[in-house]
Amino acid sequence: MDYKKLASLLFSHVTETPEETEARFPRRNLPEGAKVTRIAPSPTGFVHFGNLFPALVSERLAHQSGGIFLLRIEDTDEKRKVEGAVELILSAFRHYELGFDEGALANEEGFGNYGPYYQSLRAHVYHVFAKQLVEQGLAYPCFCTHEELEASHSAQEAAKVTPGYWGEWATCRDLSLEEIEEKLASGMSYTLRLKSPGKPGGRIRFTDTIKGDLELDENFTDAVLLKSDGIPTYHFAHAVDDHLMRVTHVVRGEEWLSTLPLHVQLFDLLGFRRPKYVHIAHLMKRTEDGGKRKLSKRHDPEAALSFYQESGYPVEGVREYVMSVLNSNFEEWRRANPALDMKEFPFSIKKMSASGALFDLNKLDDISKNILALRSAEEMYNDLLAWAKTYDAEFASRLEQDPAYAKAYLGIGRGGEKPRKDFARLSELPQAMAFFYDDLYKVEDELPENEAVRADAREILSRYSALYSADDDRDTWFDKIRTMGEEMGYAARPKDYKQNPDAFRGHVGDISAVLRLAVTGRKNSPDLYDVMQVLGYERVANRLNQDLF
RNA sequence: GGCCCCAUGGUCAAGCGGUUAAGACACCGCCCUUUCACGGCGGAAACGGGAGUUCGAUUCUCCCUGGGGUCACCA
Repeated sequence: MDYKKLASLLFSHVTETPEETEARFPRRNLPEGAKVTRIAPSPTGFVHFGNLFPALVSERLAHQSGGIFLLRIEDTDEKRKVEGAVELILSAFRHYELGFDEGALANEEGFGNYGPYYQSLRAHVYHVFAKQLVEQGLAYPCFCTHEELEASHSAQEAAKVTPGYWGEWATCRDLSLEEIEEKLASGMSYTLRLKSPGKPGGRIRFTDTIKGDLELDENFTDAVLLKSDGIPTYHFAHAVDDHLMRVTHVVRGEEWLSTLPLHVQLFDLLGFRRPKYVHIAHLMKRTEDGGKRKLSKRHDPEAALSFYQESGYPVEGVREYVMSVLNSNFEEWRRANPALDMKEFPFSIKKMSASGALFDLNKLDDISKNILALRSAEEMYNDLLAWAKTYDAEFASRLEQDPAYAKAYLGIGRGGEKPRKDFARLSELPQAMAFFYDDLYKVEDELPENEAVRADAREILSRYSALYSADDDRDTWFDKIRTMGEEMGYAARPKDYKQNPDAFRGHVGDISAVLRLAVTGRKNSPDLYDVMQVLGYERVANRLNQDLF
């Protein structure tokens, strides 16, 4: 077989040599030890929460070492392409502060010297190397139809042999040049397959950065390199792109472990130096029956990255949660360095777990609560407003209508040694703060169980409303409540009541409970004095004077 | 099913041949407290099973079991 002739037959349009192509993607001039990483999503219109893991690992690895973090769009599958998907990807990564040094932009080839960063725009590059493989007798056209492939696949299953295009099943492998010319002339479409030098039973050794030493079956199937439309499969594109873009560390999910033998083989056959692989374990989700599975786009709302933005989880909360799963010593570091930027944390591949973690919403909530608790009222207002503008326009307009008022109630319990930690996500705020607005205020809880208190509720309100004054400081404010309670037969201290319940109708806490219910409509609230201060005299007086109980 | 990965409390996990087997989240109790939240103290809770190596295995090896992944002209 004259491979040269076959190659020029198949790739007459390719004028560049591999050497020339290599020259267009020169070795990067980076400091010693600098890592080049990439994140390579498919524009499917859905950004998975799990994408954050390899992304954060890649970003940290690159930027911690003075290297390059790039974005490449793997849009080689026409069927899965979705309009606007790249914008979605871009905005998601921007939101989570994963800044790219080069890569794709929406509707553009991208920025940087190793583009284009859309695989669909790189066909000519892949063809250079495809042609080279054909010339070397390492790739050949395959004219098999889907039906034929399916048939041989089921035959293989019936015969219990490894499925795939290999051995006697690789019917196009040894086509003569004449046969190929004939088929081409008749207009048959074809894929370009690798002529794998691997043998069944062969083994390869490999070291993964996380998993360690692996011994895997050698690839011996003739995988498709170029689809019939001339666009490469993931495998071929991965080898060519990651080599040409001079990527040093390929960070991806462990589902790629099974195709690693093919990838390694491609790098070797193409004469490329193998990158380091970092296969990270999947984030799992507990199932109803107690098992585990991958977080699923179909079944789990939290699988979508957009879920966290909609919920109003703080960006740092999500980032820190992901980091704490990635490097378990992160939490310890964070406690020791509460004020440092997360980027100061010495992230380490070695600390990454080889096993898949179960998604833990509790943990995320805890981390988020701690972060939101440290926000100032001003910061909280800004965050909340930004969130509400896209997810709760009604609330946003309330915030904008009276920013000072909003900041006042957002400031309750903030600052100081023990800030309140009651919110994990911003989406909890509109509901929690509703009672600060008269039109949203309503009594939604019940009076205390205590019969005497229920009977006295009306009187408590009317007596207190006569005593209430705008300029009471915290102590006089509470003195009034306590004294009033005592006059009505309520213990000044809950302890006194507990020790001798028969001597009192209730205790000062019960008085507060009634007032709290009238003022906030709820049985639980932040500090009542603070709340009343923020609400202001008029609102409070109105609520106290309602005909409530 | 073949191949591969994984395996310490409910969850995330320290540990890397000898430990009373850390810590965090969640849970429970007590304290603080006019409610809630916070905070403090305490509690329950783990090395999947079996061989082997060794004076000694959570730690090393093998087998089993269990969980997960993958077997496309999808990535």
